[in-house]
Amino acid sequence: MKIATFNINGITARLEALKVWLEEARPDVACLQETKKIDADFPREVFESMGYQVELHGMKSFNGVAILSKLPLEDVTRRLPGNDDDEQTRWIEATVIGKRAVRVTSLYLPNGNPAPGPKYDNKLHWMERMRQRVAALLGTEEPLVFCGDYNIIPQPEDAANPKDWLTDALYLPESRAAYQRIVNLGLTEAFRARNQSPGQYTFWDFQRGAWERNNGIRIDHHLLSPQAADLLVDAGIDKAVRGREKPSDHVPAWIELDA
DNA sequence: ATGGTAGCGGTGCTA
Repeated sequence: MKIATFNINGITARLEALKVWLEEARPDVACLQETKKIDADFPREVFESMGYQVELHGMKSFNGVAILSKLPLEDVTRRLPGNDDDEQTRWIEATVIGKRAVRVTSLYLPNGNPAPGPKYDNKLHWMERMRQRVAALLGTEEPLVFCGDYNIIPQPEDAANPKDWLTDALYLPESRAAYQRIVNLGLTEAFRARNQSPGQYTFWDFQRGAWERNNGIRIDHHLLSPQAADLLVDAGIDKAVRGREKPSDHVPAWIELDA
């Protein structure tokens, strides 16, 4: 079971590039972020005609997450618990029925800039809500995959120029500590578990020629429960997607599970 | 020190 995560930065602007990548990468499950569409306006037929079941949690203009799956999806859950006033569409879970059943979450963690400030406070609060949701799901002892745009640079080796990020919400010590608290529940970060070399990124800013200068950061991750980590056979990043026509600022990251 | 780009939507916000 190949499970990819891809922040597409707008389904309308990325429709062609997304179709091309899906046809060549052929993930069984594609978790999308920043779809920027209400569910009624999402072009679900495009993906259904490619053999994908489409589950959505979107809103107008901002945020928006989705799970596309060639395998059956069951028990879809939208919204991250813990704050009924939070209207932002950043979390969707579904159980993928493969050789094994795998609970997959597509998540879009708040950016949090500028820090300090209310947006940063919201990021840290959201991360504590996520920690509690992950803890509850770990009680099921099922294979769990939490993938998406974490807006977290976990370590210095995950940025080309870590000094540029010292005061940024993606890299501040409080942000990385909150991320580590989630990992410390017993999760495995799939890409780093299988690939120790630095300099591998999933995001290059549209500004300042970041792509041309390879000034990237690695902020799109798959966190695996112990039962999912036992099934991990491979992980990778589709870097070449960033160099194509009308790219997103993120590229797909993927894992292969024996499931 | 500053401003640079992209998406959405039709202006300024978000990133």
